[in-house]
Amino acid sequence: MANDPSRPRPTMAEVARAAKVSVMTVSYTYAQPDRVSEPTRARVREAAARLGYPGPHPGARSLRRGRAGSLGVVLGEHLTYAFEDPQATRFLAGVAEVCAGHGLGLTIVPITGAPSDTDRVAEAAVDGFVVWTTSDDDPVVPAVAATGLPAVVHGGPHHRDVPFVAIDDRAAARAVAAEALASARRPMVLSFPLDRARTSGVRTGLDPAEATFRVTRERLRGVRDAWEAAGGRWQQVRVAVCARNSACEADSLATAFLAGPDAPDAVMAMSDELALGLMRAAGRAGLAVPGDLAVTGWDDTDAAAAAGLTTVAQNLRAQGARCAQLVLGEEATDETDPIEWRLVLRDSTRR
Amino acid sequence: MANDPSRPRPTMAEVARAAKVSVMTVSYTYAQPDRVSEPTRARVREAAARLGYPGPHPGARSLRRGRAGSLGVVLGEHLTYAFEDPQATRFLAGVAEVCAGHGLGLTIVPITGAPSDTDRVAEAAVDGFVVWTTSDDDPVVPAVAATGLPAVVHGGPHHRDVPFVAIDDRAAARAVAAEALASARRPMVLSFPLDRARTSGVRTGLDPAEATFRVTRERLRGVRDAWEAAGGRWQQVRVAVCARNSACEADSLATAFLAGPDAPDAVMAMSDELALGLMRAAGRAGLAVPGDLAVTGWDDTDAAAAAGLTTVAQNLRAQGARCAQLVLGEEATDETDPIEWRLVLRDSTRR
DNA sequence: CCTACCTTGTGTATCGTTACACAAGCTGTG
DNA sequence: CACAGCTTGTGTAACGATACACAAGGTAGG
Repeated sequence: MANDPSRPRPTMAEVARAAKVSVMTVSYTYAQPDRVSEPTRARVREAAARLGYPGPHPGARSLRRGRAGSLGVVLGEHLTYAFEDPQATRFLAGVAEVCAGHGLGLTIVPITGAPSDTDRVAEAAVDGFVVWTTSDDDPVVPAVAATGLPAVVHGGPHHRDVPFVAIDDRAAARAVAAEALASARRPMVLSFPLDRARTSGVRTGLDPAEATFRVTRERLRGVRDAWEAAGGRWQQVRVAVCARNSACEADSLATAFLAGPDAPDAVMAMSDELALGLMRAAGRAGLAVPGDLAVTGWDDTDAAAAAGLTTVAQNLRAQGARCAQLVLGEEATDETDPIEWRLVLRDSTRR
Repeated sequence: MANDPSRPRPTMAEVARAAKVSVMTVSYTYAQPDRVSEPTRARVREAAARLGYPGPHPGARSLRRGRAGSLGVVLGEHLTYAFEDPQATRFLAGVAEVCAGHGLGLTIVPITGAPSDTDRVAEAAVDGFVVWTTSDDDPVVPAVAATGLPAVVHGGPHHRDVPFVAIDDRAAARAVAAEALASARRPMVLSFPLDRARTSGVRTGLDPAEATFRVTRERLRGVRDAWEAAGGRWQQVRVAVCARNSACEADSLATAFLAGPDAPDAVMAMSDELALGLMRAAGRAGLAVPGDLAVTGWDDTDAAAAAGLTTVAQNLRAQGARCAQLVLGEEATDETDPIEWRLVLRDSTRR
């Protein structure tokens, strides 16, 4: 496509022959230029240019050297959604930053939900893995562990052989829920999916333990803690589950339950995106926030700040960077701890 | 980290010895299981499990097979920003979709702006490249062409050896600018950066040819076409250049020029993100849209629809998919042409 | 003038796999 | 029963590069 496809890629041996030097001299010209005298180096470069030699074959080099030159990122989601979830992209930006610092590429391992996903993990030419939040029963986590390469899981699940990075979601949920539910009588949670099936809908009396996504589970537990501490019964808390982390989906789900006879007066959303979708629906339904409806989000995005949303601040980008550093065996350089969180009080809730 | 790091990765030969079969039998067990009888296959799998053999070494396999198993994406930006630019992520989602369909990984080539970036391209273990919009003088494009691998450039620049995918930005800009500028007296463009230096600021009498980003250049030309067709002089059109495609930056830049003595009464923004940032600033300044200020965007995102923004609709995701298909030599499967565009009229402009 | 040392170029073995050709055993058929 | 044809297992030779050890020549110091 780019060049004449009929002519195969030249090899180092051909360049060596053309430059009348040994193969090793060509190799050194690329890998350790100082090892080669100026005139010889020039002759090699000239021959390489003449033959259209693009430099050492990356596959051969990495086989011989024993390093792949890339960090693998496994997204527990279909590849496509990874780039559409704003939380995932913030996290990836952090991973990317560290990779760039090491001159490494970033290989996104394509996950489709098919059984062959575990093969993809085994086949990935990488030096280590970062796993983005997935469900406890996702087979890619054992597959990652089985490669024997350094790995880190972010968000969940725990695996005995793989280090883990996440904030204390339960404690944070408890704190933010206390704000949302302060004077609530009809509380509700706007939740991430419970499991990989990603069934959406409104549930009552849901046992948090049902959720196989650790993040979802812990946050539900945190809400339960807060509600029960305020003297409520968990049975009273409805959980509206979104299949995806998108404002759009929260909007349509909320449009339905806000119109119902038993509309909530407080909603704790698991992300700012979901919260903002809900607020859009509330606006259309003529409900005032926080007057008719207290709302909280999660992540403290720019949009949340603009909308005056009470939320949990966490730095996903720093968490991504930390994961990559752990995989690469690099010392942490941040002054702030990436797994800290902080409650941000704004106008969408009010005591 | 994941396993005992002291014990090196077992090889196929060791598994073969343990299972008392030849190396080839082990290889076939993984690559073509049907080629091996059931009992033998079981013996091999058992030996592999016992030794902790994670399957064929990806590097060795790809060297031998001549395929890397991954598609390279080159982002003309520092890696970190790629995931923060909503346009880039939409595009990437399209590329990712096609990769997943082929069982390929997606390798993001880290670009930092340093001269060594071209080495990264040469060293990437990939089967082809997709280049996301960059400037005409970016050395990564020649570097990609030099690899001899199939490649496609999206958005710009043109390179003689590399196929090119983009919409007719000039024509689209002409169309949308005609709406924005219909009854304008103090027109303005809210622009992407002109070149890789990404200098921000307000310019007058800017020659579009100065812009080395093709997308920026063509859209400026389209605006000039429209304004001159309406009898104006290009000198009258101010160009506010943002360093990044973010609402936040548009907001702060707009806050300054909307407060000036010569505030614009029509602004054509090069993305919905920029337009929405501007509208936020306009709202704070007490300006009515379109009463005091006509605004147009670009891309037709959900947020633009929600905000009633006149915009140019294009499908970046489909364009990403098409790029990947071209690189992989796959026939296009979409019924709609990914490089079509459409003017979407909403309330932010009015004749 | 001889030895030690640095610079620079050269073979050879090897990284871990798979393509290919071949051989042995078994089945079925005319 | 001979022979074709399928199944299943086995060696050998690459794929394209680099680590390592070594050799030849130059130079500097005693």
